[in-house]
Amino acid sequence: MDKAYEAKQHEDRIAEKWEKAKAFQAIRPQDSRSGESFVIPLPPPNVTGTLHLGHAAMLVVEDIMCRYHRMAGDATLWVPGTDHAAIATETVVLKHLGIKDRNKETTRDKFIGECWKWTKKAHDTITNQIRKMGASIDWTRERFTMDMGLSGAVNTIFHDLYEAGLIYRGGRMINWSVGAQSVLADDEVEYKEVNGKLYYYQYFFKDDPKNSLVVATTRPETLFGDTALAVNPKDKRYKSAVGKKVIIPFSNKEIPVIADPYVDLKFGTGCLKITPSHDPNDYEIGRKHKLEARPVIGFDGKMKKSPYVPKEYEGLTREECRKRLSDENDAKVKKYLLKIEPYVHSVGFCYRSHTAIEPMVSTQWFIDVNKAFVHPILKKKTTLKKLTVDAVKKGDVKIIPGRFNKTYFQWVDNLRDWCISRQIWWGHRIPVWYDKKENIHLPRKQNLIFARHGESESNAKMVITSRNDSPLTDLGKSQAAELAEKLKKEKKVKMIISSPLARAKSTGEIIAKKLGVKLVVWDELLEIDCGDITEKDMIPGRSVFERMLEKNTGEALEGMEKRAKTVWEKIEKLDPVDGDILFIGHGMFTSILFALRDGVHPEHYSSFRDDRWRMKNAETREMTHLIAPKGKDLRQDEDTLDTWFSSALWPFSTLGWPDAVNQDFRDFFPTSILETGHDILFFWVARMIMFSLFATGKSPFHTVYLHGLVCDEKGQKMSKSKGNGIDPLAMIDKFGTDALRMAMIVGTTPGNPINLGEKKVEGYRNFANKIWNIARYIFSMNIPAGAKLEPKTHTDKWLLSKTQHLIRSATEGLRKHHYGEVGSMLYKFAWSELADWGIEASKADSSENTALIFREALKSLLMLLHPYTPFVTEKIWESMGEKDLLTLTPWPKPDKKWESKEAEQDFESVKAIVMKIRSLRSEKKIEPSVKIEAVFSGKKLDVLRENENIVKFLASLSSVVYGKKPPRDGISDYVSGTEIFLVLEGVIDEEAEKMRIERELENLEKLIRNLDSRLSNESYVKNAPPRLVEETRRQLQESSEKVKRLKEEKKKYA
RNA sequence: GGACAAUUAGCUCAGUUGGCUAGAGCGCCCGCCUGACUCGCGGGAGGUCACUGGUUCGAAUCCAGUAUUGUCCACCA
Repeated sequence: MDKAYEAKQHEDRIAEKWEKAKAFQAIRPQDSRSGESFVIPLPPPNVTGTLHLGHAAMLVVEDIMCRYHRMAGDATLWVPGTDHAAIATETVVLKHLGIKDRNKETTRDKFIGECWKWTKKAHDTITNQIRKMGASIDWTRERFTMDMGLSGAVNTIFHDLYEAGLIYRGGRMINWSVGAQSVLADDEVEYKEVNGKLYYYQYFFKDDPKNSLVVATTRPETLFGDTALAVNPKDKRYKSAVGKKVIIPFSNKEIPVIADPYVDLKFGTGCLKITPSHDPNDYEIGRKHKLEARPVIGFDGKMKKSPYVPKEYEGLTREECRKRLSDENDAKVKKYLLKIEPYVHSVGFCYRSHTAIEPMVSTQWFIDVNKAFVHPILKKKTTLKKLTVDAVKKGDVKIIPGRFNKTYFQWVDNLRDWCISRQIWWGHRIPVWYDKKENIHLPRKQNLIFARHGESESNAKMVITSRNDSPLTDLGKSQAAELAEKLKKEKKVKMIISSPLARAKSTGEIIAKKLGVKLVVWDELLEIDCGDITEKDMIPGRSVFERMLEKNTGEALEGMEKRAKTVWEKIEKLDPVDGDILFIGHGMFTSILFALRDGVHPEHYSSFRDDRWRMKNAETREMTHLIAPKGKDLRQDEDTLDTWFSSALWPFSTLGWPDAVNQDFRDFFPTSILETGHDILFFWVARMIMFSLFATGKSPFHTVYLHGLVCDEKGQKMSKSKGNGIDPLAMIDKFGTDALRMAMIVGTTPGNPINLGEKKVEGYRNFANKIWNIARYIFSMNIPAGAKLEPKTHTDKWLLSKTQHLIRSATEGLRKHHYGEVGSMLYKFAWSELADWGIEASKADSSENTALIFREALKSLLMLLHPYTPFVTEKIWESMGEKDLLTLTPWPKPDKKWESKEAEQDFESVKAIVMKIRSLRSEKKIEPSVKIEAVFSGKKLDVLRENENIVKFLASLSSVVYGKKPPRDGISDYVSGTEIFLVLEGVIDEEAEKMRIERELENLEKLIRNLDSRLSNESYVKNAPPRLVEETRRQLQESSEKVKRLKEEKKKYA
């Protein structure tokens, strides 16, 4: 082992070792030691992003959770994936392509193609960076929000919500982002304080052109869209004006003056202009008074061509128009504009494009959160809002830290209908079609039954011959007949589609005949051409599939994927059938069809083949599939869905929903913990809870753990766009992943900001090195043959006992999610206890078992520390000669047998004495190399002295030798009931000594006063825990003793 | 305007249901190559736990209020 631990030399190799061992591939709960599952859905990073500290914080906490649970014996699954990040990606790709106006410069299909290209490239960057963090993720289950399975899930829940009457299309006031060219949800609008102006305009009366009403506005450009002026009905100033007509400045259109209690008498002039088309509040007032909405600003942010906008302003941007209408050199302006005041107000901005939001009236799709419906699974009347609130209220979902409950409730209570349509191209296109009369057509749910052919001759021989066709055996034929019988009874098969190969086709024919249904052959359904494989070709530990791929001389993986896609596309185009469609195919290729639908990346097909999708001869599996409506004049809605719509399905869509027979969904849903930053509690967490309860009737997870935001040195949110972040990869490069991980978790508490400086990371790099050197030293200790795990010396006993305590409290801490605390507990144990005292003591105080005991302590430490610093611990474990991976080693359990309070106290006493001597030596400036004589007396020490080792240990650590004769000259002190006398002939500075004693006395007297007042208080003695009172008495006695002796000592120098 | 947090050593922060003389890391001072570790070892200095009241035998911790900082939500032209 090298002298120093160099993270870079080991991390990649260790990661590879884990991957090769499939260490993080989830096992089934029934195969786990605890029988329980532990599941975390990874909050999917945006595909186009790169790793920042926010990701790092998330990955560290989640990895600690997962590694702990995996070692504790739970079937642990960490489901990874990425998010298509609709607006963000579209913006980036448009910029990359240099496109200003996508409608003119490209086509939808072409652009989406570019997005896919970009996405695929960016995907590798972010996922590799996640790997760098040491995240123990099950990559075989990786998903993407736009993959086939998740897109299917999106369409399904849209369909179901629509059927339940919870999705509607309607014209409403929405937030329009001119920059992103799309509508935004309320949450996607960020409000910022802006130094604006308040403009005062005169609206002259139609019948009394000399008089006017004065209105204050921040947005003069909207005045063309005014359809009324409003005053408060209680406002005496304007009583006579109500009902009269006024003229809009610049446009000469007349509008009425109305009265509405919404108007604030005290603000501005007390007179408000109403623009229902461009202000949410005005929109509401407009609806109330049945006022017309006159849009005057277009989706491009420019003044519209409209009968209400005078020609000279048409085509100006909002800002230009405002300038023109307030240009005080303009004669026209002078007529209307009275004054301009500076005014600070908040303006909504797009959270992606950072342009000012334009409120607009537009037709969009919404989710109705308040509408009562009968829940199809829960069979009770409820609303989406109620479901979302109750999950937390009833405790089905626990939020950590708890204070976020309040925030959550407040948000849900104020929740308005969620606008889910977006006018961008990259995303899930709204699964709705319109005919010429604007009637809405939804996809229909088609039940598909997939069956594998009956037993073939090659099946019977246990060989795989995909090249040569192999007919059905007699058994195969009867299997087919049986299946036909079963289908006739239970299903309504109206169409059979079969592979062209004989074994499948014959199976299909038998069934078709029985059911009297037409049989269609699809060439694409044939089996993989992989040559011939017999048992001889098999390699232990490899699945048939893997072996096939290795031996394969025919169709490549990509080919299979492409063919499977074609099959699904063909299914999409099937004409409506009033019943079920039966597919007869082959074991291998059918699983690929399923895998593709489940969104599994082809390279991982083999990992699942034997487990998740395997089919026996004549076995069937059903699923419903959404098929787009057919018709010449049908056209699909142009809009796409809000990114958060698909994110809201994440915990269950990634596990196979809506396919309820999916093994992963059955084994791993609901998930356990959702860990994320508290900034997306609303965006994401609440919506997941809402959708999960709607779709599955269950909460998606039982615990929400919110980490704090990672902030920069100014306390500002770190973000890519601000470019103010520390690059986690640079930290990893410099100090190692383990160091970064420790730095991001120790000293943090959930929900509170995580501050990170380079110095902190460096500190934990040093820690990794310390662990390394502790191991190096312990490895160098000789374990004699016949050594037993039986503590003999004080140090043996102390260490073994301490270790049990550590195991106990670390485990408890992890169970309570006290990750930061456990981290520092382990740090302190390793450095301050094991290294500084344990190892040092062992150098003098050892038995034939000491080395073994230290090795055991190290092992426990490595196990406990592994979730925090996986790399260095795994590396040391390996160097220790352990065969199994540390990451798969069972979590340690404390053994009561080794716990000894006495041993710990004895050791602590010696520690105190040693520290006192060191302190005295340092004060007296005695060179560390000089051994001085020390004389000890006291009860405690007499006990310890019975063991000769302890004497050696004490002497060694404080660098003294035992003096036996009464000393002539020296200093003395008292600690742990022991008098220490250091022989210092000829070097005593009496004055200094006197001062030292006086200082000591002062401290002691302060303490005694404190203790005394406590004990003389009757209620303290009565109310405080007895243990505490006893301890106080003991301390008081000891301190008084000390004082007595120090006073005597002082007399010497008086 | 409302909600939530934070305020502890020069800096960055811990401190679990109130209970030993309030802790850590970094920095600072003094001294050391003591059988693994200078990414190290030993010894120190440094704090009226933001402020004001209250509850309690006892408060950094609980309650009320004040101040400063930060975050979120709502938003009046």
